[in-house]
Amino acid sequence: MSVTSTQDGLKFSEITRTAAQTRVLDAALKLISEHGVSGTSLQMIADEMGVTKAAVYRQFKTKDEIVIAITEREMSKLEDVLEAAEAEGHPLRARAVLLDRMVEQAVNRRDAFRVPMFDPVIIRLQAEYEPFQRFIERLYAALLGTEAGVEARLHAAMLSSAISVAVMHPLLADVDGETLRAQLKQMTSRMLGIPE
Amino acid sequence: MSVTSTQDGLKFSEITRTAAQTRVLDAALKLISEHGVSGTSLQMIADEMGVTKAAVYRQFKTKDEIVIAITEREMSKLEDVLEAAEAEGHPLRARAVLLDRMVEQAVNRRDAFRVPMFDPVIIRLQAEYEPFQRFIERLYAALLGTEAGVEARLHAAMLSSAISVAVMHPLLADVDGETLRAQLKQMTSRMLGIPE
DNA sequence: GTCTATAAGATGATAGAC
DNA sequence: GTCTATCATCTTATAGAC
Repeated sequence: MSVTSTQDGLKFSEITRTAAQTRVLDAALKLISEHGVSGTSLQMIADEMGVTKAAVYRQFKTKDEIVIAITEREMSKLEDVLEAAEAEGHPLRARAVLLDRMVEQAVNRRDAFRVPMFDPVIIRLQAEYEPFQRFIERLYAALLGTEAGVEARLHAAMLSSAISVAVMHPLLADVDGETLRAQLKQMTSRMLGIPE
Repeated sequence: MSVTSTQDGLKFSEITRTAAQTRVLDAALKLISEHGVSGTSLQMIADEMGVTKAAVYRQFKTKDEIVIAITEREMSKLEDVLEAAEAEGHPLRARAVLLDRMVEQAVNRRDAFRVPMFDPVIIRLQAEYEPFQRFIERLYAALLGTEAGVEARLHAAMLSSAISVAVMHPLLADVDGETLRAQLKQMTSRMLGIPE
């Protein structure tokens, strides 16, 4: 996995994509959320778009670039959420806002939200690619609130993952978004001992 | 993914494997936990074992059979846990025991435990292959306790996934097993309102 | 149980025409 | 921006010798 970017130093939300590139990313994300990165070939992406592989390679030089671009786009959405939270000033308020908005994101984008969290290829990428590392550290910091011990880290780990997974869980497949949103917010608050 | 088994009607724990087959499954599970099913080739498995691909194909006719066998073996370990829980008789006691033992399993096998839960290939397999379907339904039933509403299902979904993910979470990478075990048990109890 | 050798197809990626 | 055609390499899988 080659790890270079042409857009270093930018906020993820400042990265611009052409309409053609966006179409590639949409098709790729859909397939990757179903089959994972390794289980998704360029042929599959091209077929999903109704074009040939060569047309896809016009927009992105390598498969890696597509995976990086998808991760950037997903993180960009979380970046907005994170900045809204950090703007709260007080760490505990910030954490509450962050969790609240993460629930919104997860429920609104049930299929795609968990992709960057659980795919082994993207996990590797996040560990190797500096901008992703920096972003995740920021996210963890906000998720930890004011605490620092093992318990706080367990809370943060369980919450961030439970939200991502719950929205896709077979047991909850038939639950509508509104109900899921309300229940998830209640549970996250309860886990942290925040009054409901 | 062809979905046939030669060992139908057996409990997972009654399936027997030769020593050579076990070596294949060990190598495959290790690689799959790092790279996912699609990201793991038979060449990688053979290299990990220090033999050639042909030697691997002696033990299992297809890659699918290896993936099925790994899933059977993982479920077999959860099956023991599930049976211990079901033997409790009272559904609420059963759920408490199940969660307790799931935490044990997850902590003892931090790398492998989440494999069957999150790999897209295995998720598909579980939906298509009847013995897996039946087992998962049994597991969910025990996880739900006596309740039936959305809230109970959210609890079950969040708990089962949060346990699996937490043990592998980067925020908890440096936490030792003993501490992790204690913290996880406390959290699962708290989420369900079980007195600690 | 292991090997070498090989087949048939898929994969990521490129060249060059329209 | 799309296509056809091509490439080297990797993939799953098999045949047959030791």
